[in-house]
Amino acid sequence: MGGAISVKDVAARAEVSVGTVSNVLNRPERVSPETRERVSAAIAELGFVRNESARHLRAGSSRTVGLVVLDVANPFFTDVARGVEDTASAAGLAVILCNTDEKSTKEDAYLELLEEQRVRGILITPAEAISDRLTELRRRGTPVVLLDRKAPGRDQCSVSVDDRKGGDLAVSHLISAGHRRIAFIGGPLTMAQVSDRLRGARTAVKRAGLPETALIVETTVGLNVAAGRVAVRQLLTLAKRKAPTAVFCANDLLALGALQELSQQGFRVPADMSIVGYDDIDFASAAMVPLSSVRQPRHQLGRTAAELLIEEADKAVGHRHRQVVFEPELIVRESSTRVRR
Amino acid sequence: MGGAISVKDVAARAEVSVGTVSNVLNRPERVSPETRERVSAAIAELGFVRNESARHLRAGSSRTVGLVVLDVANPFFTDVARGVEDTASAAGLAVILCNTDEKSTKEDAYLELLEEQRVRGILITPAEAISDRLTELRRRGTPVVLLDRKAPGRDQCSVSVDDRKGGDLAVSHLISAGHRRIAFIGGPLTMAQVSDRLRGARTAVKRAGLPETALIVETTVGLNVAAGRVAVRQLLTLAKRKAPTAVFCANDLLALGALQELSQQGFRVPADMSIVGYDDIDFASAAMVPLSSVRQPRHQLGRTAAELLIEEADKAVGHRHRQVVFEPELIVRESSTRVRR
DNA sequence: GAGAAACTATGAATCGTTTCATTGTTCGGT
DNA sequence: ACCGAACAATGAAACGATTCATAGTTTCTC
Repeated sequence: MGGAISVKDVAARAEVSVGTVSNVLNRPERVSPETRERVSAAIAELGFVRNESARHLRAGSSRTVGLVVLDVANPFFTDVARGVEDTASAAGLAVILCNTDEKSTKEDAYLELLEEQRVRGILITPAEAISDRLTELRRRGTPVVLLDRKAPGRDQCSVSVDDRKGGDLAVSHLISAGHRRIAFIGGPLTMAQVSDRLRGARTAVKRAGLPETALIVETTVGLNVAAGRVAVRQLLTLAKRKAPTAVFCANDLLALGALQELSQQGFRVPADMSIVGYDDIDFASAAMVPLSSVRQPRHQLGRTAAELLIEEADKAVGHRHRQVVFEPELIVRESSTRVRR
Repeated sequence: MGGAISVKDVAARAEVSVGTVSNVLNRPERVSPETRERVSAAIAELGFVRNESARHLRAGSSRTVGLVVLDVANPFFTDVARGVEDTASAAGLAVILCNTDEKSTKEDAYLELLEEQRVRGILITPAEAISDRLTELRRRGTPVVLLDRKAPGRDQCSVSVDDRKGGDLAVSHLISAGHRRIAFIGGPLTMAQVSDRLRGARTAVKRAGLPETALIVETTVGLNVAAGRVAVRQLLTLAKRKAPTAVFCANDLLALGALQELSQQGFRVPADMSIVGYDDIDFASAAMVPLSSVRQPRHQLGRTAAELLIEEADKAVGHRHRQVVFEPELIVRESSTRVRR
């Protein structure tokens, strides 16, 4: 990068001042057509490319936003990310996508990096609780919108889906299909999404007048396919009369893992075990047994979150924080259809 | 962002010069323990966070790399991205993930953005041909490593998988299972991955002594699930005696789409139609009918590419460009097992 | 106890761009 | 022919961190 071209070089070549070059770049109408032409030619000939760091340093605000998610390999998040990207790029903003693997240490490192970059704002699905770093960062002035997680108070924007309702929908459906022992697979419970879905499941059990023990909670250490397989292996160690006849998984990756493990061990779905997942990712309908799942408006989640962030970043004063909550929808497929047993 | 804290504020608070603050940050051993302590305290009290743009402007090189892929929603690329991220973050670099949707215009816009950011380097899976912008950008000094695409010459790093071999493996397998009319689904053919896989397929057909017409080429406009469904609908319009008995898809998303469409129209896989996909994404084995697929070392592809990029960026002189080519591996599952017909 | 060596801290210059007060020009109106 | 307005272009200051030559102290050695 020894000979990077700067405005100074362009100015020299076009025989104008650097201020004029900047004007051509930013307010071309203030420059006479003749000069503008000459400067443009110099830019093209030299292959000049603006240095965003310098612009940013002067301007004080950058053209990027940070998107911090739990797992980019989860299609739920890539769909959300596309929504974010659509909105952001329409506003001329770039997105830095960060992956925490549900680990606070990685989250922390990325938040530091994003703050050093002075990003315009951050969209984040926090791993576990909301960290001190996030609180501090917000206090210092970086706009933050919570994604797929409801803000605890009214002083912050968030975009989420009603997870309790979703859990309720899923388990009510299983109960009305005749199931009386239902497993909940998901974890860690420190994640609001997981605990809310579980809470919704409990509500459904209670409403149906079933004992609390009707819900068997199998906590996992992750929200991926591998964790789903492990969880099912655990459940299969239960005595027959205690074993569940259906499982509700906190997301579709877990559900796909559960499905794989069950098939491999010779169990039929839904005959021997019904499954309901969560997110309704595209692969859910294409699974070995098409998965019932609780659908979330993924793309819109991302779009709305980005819109809120941009609004907050643009008018620091006079911005009213909002907590948007979308409604989930149960999609019933073969994995949970009633079977004569 | 009115009251952002700068080194100046820290210096004032700790009653030292700005140079000393900088030394505490970058070469703490040169500062006496006492002063260091005082400065650190001031940093903590004021909540000072370095401004990366300013550092970068002075230093001349940034701490980010760009990763430009065709589709973040494709698990192949998210797995590659994780590989890239692992290596990059170990080297203290952040990754900006950009999504082109296979469109040159989006690719162009992102390349401009990345160059303005003065990224340390770029990893890219080009949409279609290698654009002028990419060539120029490289000429101006930004290191570029081609990802999942072999460099045309020896003057550039690339990491790819032998796609011709992969296509050959897939179709040879189908031929030896008795198929005599095989469809190839994929597109656009301007993409090297697609055309190479097709070329490999042709090689297999020729080697088996079959006529060229044994391969029915169905070009798609994308490499996603929807395109796979459309392609199958096209194929099903063929007269029975011309219709294929197997399809080889240029990636697994197409294959999943094909599988969905076939099932929906009442065809059985593999009895009525065999399928082989490409990439062996995790969902391939969990599909309605477990998919045969050509596996690529996705994670390693990303890791290796990032390593090459870092090497090239670190020693601009004395760097030897390398073209790494991995071997694909055929994984046979139910979707292409031989069936008595 | 003098001088050298080692250690600390300083502050001005620098990176590339934007901004804005200022200067220089042209032109229309009276 | 003069004035003021409108228009063009200028160049220095500013953004925040880093660097480096230099100045100021302390410590060590003979």
